[in-house]
Amino acid sequence: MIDLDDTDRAILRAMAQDATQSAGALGRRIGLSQPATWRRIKRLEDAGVIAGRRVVMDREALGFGVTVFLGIKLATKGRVSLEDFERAATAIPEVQIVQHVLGLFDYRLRVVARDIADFERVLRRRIMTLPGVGQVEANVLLTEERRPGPI
Amino acid sequence: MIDLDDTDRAILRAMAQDATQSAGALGRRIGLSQPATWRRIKRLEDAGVIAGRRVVMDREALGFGVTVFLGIKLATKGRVSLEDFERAATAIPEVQIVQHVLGLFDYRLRVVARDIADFERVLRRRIMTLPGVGQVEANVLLTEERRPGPI
DNA sequence: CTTGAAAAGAACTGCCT
DNA sequence: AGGCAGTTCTTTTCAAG
Repeated sequence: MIDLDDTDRAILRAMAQDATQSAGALGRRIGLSQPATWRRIKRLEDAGVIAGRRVVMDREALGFGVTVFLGIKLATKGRVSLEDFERAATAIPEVQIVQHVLGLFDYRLRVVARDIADFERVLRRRIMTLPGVGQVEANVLLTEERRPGPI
Repeated sequence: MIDLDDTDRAILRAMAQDATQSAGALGRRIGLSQPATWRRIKRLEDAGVIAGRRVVMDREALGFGVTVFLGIKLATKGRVSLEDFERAATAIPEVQIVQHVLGLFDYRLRVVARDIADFERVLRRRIMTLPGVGQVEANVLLTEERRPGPI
């Protein structure tokens, strides 16, 4: 774990809004020169604080209008069945995120589909046939708001 | 909605893995020249398929080792209370994502905290005092795997 | 679509305060 | 730590096949 000063935090906050910005543009916003800003970004990357950059794709524009969150409780859970379940779940193309969690459920999946009919197909053919699935609970996404979070 | 050919899909898949790659590098991977690749990326951006680029921050490296998903059922839900809830929830620094969903719960929140003690503070002081909260269910994140999803 | 090239900008380096 | 100046590389745009 690295310790950051306020300047590092300002850089991270600015990057959280738009990761397209150049070191020079970021520096101008926080009152720092281009090389100084660049060196700080590099340091944050080397320290692993900045783990990478990801494209944000609009699933609606791609024709996937339905996003569903599934809470899954396994019927059988040894070490092997957890690995089997994860391997099978990550192999489903419609599954975007597989989260191993502690609580009422064992796994949480983020699933996208073209429409509700398409989702039902995925649910019946792909999800319900996963190794070890027990109880399944679903929540359909209406709107989503992302925030930078604490830095 | 735009229709994509296999080349567009190949570009999106490559970018989903690593958004740092230049148009030239992407082109080499899929057998296309730098200008041709660049034009396609530009087209995908203009069409809104590529909605932006986001930095991936390692919350562990930042000292936030605990991520919890909360399912929240509202006690009172008129149009006003939904807006009140959303406004208040997005104002909490520890809340990364606010999802309005349909199903057993009304909202799902992704919350990060330094440790379990810190999470309890957020839960008691911030979450339980949100306007209209009824039932709250929690799942602690153990591991998370992201996949490109269908393109 | 391609190749080639030019102009602009961003990334990176070394040196100095 | 920060700034300045310079070099190198990539991006971006163009022309021509």
